[in-house]
Amino acid sequence: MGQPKYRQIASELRGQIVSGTLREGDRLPTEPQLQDQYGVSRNTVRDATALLVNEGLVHRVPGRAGGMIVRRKVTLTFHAHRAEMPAQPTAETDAWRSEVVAQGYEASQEFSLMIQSLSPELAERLHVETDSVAVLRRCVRYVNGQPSSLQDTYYPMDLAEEIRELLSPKDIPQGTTRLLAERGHEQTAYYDEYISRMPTPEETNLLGLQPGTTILLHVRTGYTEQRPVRVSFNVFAGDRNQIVTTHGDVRLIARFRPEETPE
Amino acid sequence: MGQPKYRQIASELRGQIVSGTLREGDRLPTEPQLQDQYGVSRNTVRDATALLVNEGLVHRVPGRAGGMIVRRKVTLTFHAHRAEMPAQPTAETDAWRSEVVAQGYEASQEFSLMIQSLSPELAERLHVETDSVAVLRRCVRYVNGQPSSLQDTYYPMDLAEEIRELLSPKDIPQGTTRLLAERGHEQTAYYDEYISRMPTPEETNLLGLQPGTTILLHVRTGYTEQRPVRVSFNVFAGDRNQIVTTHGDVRLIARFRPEETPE
DNA sequence: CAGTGGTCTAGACCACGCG
DNA sequence: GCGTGGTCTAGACCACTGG
Repeated sequence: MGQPKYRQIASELRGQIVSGTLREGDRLPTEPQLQDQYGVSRNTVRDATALLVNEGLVHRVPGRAGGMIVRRKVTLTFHAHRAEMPAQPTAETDAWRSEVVAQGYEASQEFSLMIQSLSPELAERLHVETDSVAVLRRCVRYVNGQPSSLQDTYYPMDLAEEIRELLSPKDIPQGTTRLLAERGHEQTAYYDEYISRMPTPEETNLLGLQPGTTILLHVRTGYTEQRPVRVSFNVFAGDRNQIVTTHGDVRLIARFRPEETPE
Repeated sequence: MGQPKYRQIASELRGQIVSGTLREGDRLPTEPQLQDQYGVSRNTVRDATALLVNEGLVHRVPGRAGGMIVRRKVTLTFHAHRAEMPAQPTAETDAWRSEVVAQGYEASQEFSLMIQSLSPELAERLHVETDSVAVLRRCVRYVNGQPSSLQDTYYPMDLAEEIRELLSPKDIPQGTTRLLAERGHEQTAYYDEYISRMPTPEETNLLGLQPGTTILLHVRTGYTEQRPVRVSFNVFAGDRNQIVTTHGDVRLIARFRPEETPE
């Protein structure tokens, strides 16, 4: 017996999913059915299906009409190069909303504002002293009423005192990037990091994540000619988002990817 | 009891890890110790620790000297903007190697070559007919002897017949991007996608992934003035890699991030 | 009510690898 | 050898929810 039973069972079910025998939204056999089918105990069945759950292939739904369901993958594309590029005056949040709408979904978002003292790591990113204070603007973004991603942006306190709008717990119509530019803090360089990891319990709650869902984290540090002025943490639920950027001649790409109209 | 036992136990242990009471490389209590400590059965202990394993916080080591160990996070930074940008003549693989060495690790890679008929999805990306054939060049990249990431690049067959070096199962010294440019196929636009997901079983084997490890996928489609000429799938083990890009004035960033010396 | 998955117990035997 | 985690069994009771 090279493979343990629960892995063999998982492999068979996984095969049925990736080959298309079981499609998105389909129900797997119930746990008692799998026990009979493979002649194993319930715990072994659960070990097998736990693998699929953690791989993000399946989710479990309790209740009479529940079962184990093949997960749907609806992917929302987020264009990091469209939102808030120096040359583009589009408001960041409107950019997100219009992207979602263009892809045929309904968009909404919730703002909140916190004042926090900075961790050493964040202080270094913003090039300010450790334990100094910053404004945290959080935006939770919903697609079709479901939380899909969130954005946490930190601004140094002295900047927020100069630009008081940053202290308002509301959406800033023209977008913060544009607002800063209008007040003489134009961001002329970005440092972008892309990270993949499992969610923290807080993220699991905020984004309503199923087990087996990853996080796609995009950290953008924005610099003016003088200094870093903000750090944004874009936290995407990995099962429903991807990030796209382009380099070079966009019209070339649009010729072969019609959906990428640069407008 | 709002929370089930196994979640409470997991929360306590997680708290000790994130707060620093348990540090990277430390051993958790053994399973029998946790049974005594919390007065629960072994399966409950295993349910609790399975959460931590799936969150990527801990890995299990069998054997007498084993145990449950807090995972180390050594992050290798991969600069997607340095390797193979149109303006930069650096060879792509050398770029990767020098990045790894600059971060104090040992680098090696293994090439292999396959001829494959394209899936509909890939054919669309390369703008060729479905079921047409392509060259797949795979490069598995090792850091300190451990597999860390892999790159699968697909070239349309007609291009490979024009540029025969693409059919050699070896590293191309100057880098394929530069080679193509020298033969009149300079890539002038890139379409970059960033995706986070759980690994496939194949990726788990190829990269030697622990449970709870995510995949950071970077898909780059390269275009010449005429057409798309290649698609690269950069598959990174999420626990040991991040991708960095910059926009705008790089010297600004270097002023505040000394480690980001432009080349 | 009936059937789904969620949690939990108390056992058992095995594979591995350091001492 | 012996203590680690890996796998597996056979039960039990619970929470939820559609019919």
